[in-house]
Amino acid sequence: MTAVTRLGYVPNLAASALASRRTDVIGLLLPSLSNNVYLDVVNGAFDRVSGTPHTLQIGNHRYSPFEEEKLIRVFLQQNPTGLIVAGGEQTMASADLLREAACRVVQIMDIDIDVIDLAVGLNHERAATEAVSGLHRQGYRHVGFLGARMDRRSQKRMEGYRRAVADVGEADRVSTSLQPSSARIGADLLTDLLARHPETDAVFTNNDDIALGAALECQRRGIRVPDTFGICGFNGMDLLQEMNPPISTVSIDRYRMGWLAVDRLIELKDAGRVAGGGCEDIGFEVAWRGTTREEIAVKES
Amino acid sequence: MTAVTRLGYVPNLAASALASRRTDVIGLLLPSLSNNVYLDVVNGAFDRVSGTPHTLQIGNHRYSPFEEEKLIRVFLQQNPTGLIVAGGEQTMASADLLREAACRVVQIMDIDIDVIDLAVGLNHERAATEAVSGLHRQGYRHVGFLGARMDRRSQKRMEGYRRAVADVGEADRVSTSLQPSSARIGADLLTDLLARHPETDAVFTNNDDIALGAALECQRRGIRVPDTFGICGFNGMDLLQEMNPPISTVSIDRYRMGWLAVDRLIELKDAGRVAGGGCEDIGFEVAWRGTTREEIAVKES
DNA sequence: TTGTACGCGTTATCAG
DNA sequence: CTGATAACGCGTACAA
Repeated sequence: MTAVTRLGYVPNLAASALASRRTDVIGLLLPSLSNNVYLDVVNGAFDRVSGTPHTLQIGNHRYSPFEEEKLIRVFLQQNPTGLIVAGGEQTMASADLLREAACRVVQIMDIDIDVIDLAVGLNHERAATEAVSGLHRQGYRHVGFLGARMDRRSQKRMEGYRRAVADVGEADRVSTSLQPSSARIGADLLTDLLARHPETDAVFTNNDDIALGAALECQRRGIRVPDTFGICGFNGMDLLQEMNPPISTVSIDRYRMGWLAVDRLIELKDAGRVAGGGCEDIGFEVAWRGTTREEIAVKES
Repeated sequence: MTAVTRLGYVPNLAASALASRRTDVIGLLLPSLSNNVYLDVVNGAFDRVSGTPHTLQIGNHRYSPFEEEKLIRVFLQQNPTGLIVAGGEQTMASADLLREAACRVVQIMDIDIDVIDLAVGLNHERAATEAVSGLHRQGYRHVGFLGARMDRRSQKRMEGYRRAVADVGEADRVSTSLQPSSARIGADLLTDLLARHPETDAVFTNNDDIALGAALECQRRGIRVPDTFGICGFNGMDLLQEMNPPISTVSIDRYRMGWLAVDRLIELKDAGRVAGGGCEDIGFEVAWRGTTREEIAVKES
């Protein structure tokens, strides 16, 4: 060891990988990098990995199941220590690949899925139901849903919304778009919803960008928030707290999710899989703020 | 080749790396991942890399020169195809390492630096001067500067601001913080500046988050923007366009910067270095919007 | 416990 | 230009 430090010896990772047939790479496959939602996950993952011998390798499949499958193949070829993927797999082939994989697999974001090995996330449908029920309790009668992109998890949030409005015997009022979410789209969706359902007195959105856009549109139209109209977003972006008024949202600890995903992987890398081995619920917190009537925090995990 | 496809042969990267003493890895060393500024760079880089045999490996040194140097060492050990680093190197050792490196090196963000090999970015000082001069032309007399984090490039923007106010014989009014930038800090900085310099009638900020926070603080204080107070940010975050009113900013094509950095690397990977070989100026565009008096776009590249 | 030799799957070199 | 063969640097199994 003294010689090691004296000569400045550093092991050759390639040789090590060749001989041992494994690498210290941890793959992190994400549907998007434009979205700051995944940015927090990446940050948590990076922070957990730093100081360990492991390396994080990021893949971006842009919400394409086909691209995702291709990336899984590429990553698996490297014999990584583990793979972190977002949610329930889109193609059968992807699921098969991950099931047969020689490494640990962590599914993040969603836990209401077929867990392949490990999972870290939350139940999106329940979170949505909880938020919408909160709006009802605050006296909003005709709650609508605004959603962009409408990927799998967004659809679950919509289901949660649907269940909540059905519970109080209300009809659902929905405006969605397949475009990527943005404040601009949020404003457009609100405009569309109000045109079709003028009686709407609150919206739950699948996403904070959309909520932000809706709040700004209300500002332009002179709609009084929260008195005559309520808004609740989803994700807990920091910025929402700074707006006038601060925007209510379902807050998710995505940094911790990324951190935990890597942590589980490293801790259990040699442990061997067990069916339904680990499914970590990171929970959520509905942060009632200025765009809704009450300010009672509802915590659940 | 028919056999390759028939048997599903895939080359072993580790063996290839061991024998050839090189890898297809491109390292991307960034000061931060929390900041959406670098997210756009990452996106551009990923998009350029996808479809090539190359792999992107991200490093995050959190604005720490020491961490950066350590990361450069780690990345260089892998014999990467190239390294992309943000700006002028902080430590002498980092600069030496990169100068002696066996691979191509691209410095991004800033071009007003000692270029080691290749550079893709813009002149931050000039961009700031341009923006502040614009505020003067629009009739604002006492322009202040708001800045958070105050890393090297932020300081250059402040220099650009200082030069512009000096040009019109004005005193500089500055409020800065070393904390990471956020809308919250932006509001605090504006509060501080107005307390010390109540005559201030416009601000240029080192960052869009800060501009956003300043605009929201003006909203809360009932300060009339843009009539009695002007605001111009820096970076060109999409969100700024959606605010009421839309916030003026210096728009930077960071996606293209990331894309180009990887592109230069791939195109020139076998070309051998030439002194001052390539320095690509991606320019900037001052987007005058609703928080300033005129709406004349000033383009420069 | 310590030491040694072989194998990992390529690349690169050198005869032919 | 083709074809054989020696590195490449580390794991690992086996012998001492």
